[in-house]
Amino acid sequence: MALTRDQVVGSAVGILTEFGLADLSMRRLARELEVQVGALYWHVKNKQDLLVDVAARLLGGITLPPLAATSSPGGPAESRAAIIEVATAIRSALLPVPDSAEVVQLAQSMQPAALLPLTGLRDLLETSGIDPAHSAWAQHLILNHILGSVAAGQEHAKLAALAATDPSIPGGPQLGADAFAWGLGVILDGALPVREASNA
Amino acid sequence: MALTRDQVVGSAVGILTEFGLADLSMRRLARELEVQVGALYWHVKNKQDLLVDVAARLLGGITLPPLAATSSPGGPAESRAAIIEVATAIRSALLPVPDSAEVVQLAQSMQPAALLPLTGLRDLLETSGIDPAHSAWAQHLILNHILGSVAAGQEHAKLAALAATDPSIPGGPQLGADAFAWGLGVILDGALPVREASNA
DNA sequence: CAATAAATTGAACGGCGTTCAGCCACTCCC
DNA sequence: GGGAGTGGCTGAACGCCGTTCAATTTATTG
Repeated sequence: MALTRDQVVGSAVGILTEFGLADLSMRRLARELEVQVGALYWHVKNKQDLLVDVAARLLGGITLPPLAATSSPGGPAESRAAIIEVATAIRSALLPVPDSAEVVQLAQSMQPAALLPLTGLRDLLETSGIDPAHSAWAQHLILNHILGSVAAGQEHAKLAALAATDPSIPGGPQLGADAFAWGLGVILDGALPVREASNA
Repeated sequence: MALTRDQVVGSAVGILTEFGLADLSMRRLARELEVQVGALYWHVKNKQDLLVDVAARLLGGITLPPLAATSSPGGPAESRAAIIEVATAIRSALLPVPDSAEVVQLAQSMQPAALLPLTGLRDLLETSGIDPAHSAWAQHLILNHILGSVAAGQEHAKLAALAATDPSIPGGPQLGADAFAWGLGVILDGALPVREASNA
């Protein structure tokens, strides 16, 4: 049976998940698929092109909140909750895949439109009362926070794995879910319209 | 005359500045210094080790605000201004050097202590009234914003350079200094103690 | 079945980071 | 002066990498 692009992308995601980006080479990928290297280039323009698809698949399982219901379905509080939900879902999707932040960043810089959840995040921001001129800025701010947080968490995990065999290596404090939530809250507090006096 | 580590690092910074990270190979570096590749490994443990020094030199020219004067030299407003100053200085130092954000991120994850201005930023945060438990989180938040902003700006510049010769390529809006300042303000608004009613 | 198109092979090109035995130049001590 | 020791470098190799492409196989269609 002929190889498909989906199989190539799937295998790439598998290698990335199990061994990290350093081990995700075209040759290794070909070996995994029991195929010669050149065959991959029939399905994929080049490695970057492949990585864009990998990033898209990593984020593909994320379901965006409805958002429809005209333009403003609820108060600012609901917008805020929806944004937090999407951002947390993105983080959760990337956290178990080593070097996924790097891959997503590359994809985002090469083909921003290919990463649906990220444009969805921007739409959410735009319907949350933020100054439209700032929604793109806010999207980048949040995305940088997510990717930085994921990368830091994975770096910590890698060092901890090394420290398990080698009883030296300091290994600072974890930057976990609480740090992520705090940062996200800080951003939204500053970026969204003031949401006080909502209690009546 | 014998080669020095400083010369190696300096040449690496030069290649990075002029041609970007993709062209900064050990072989190219050796060519530039009129030396065989192996000679570099006498002065440098490996390439990552070299890049940590490159990052340190990129940030080396940044002068930190005094900060001394006991613990709190002024009101929160002054702390805020000092933080903005340092963050802006870091951004300005990195912006003209292609791929510098990547290099700094690598260095930060490998040897956080080697990047003085970044620890200085954290010190500034700690003396600005922020909850000490959050200062490290805030440092990361700001650093992610700086590096993400720098990377985005350079990506935009690269595309614009390509678009100059090729009259296609859309080339979205610039994410410039105003976006950076806005994001930084958002973070500080949310992270620092409330600073209202300071007008009397 | 023949012709056309899809898919893959096999091999090469030029590059990469890293290692290491051997060699040169220089200093220091007897 | 001569020998030992050493800091610094060369030359060459090892095993990877991404990418290209003519030739070839496999499948599809008329």
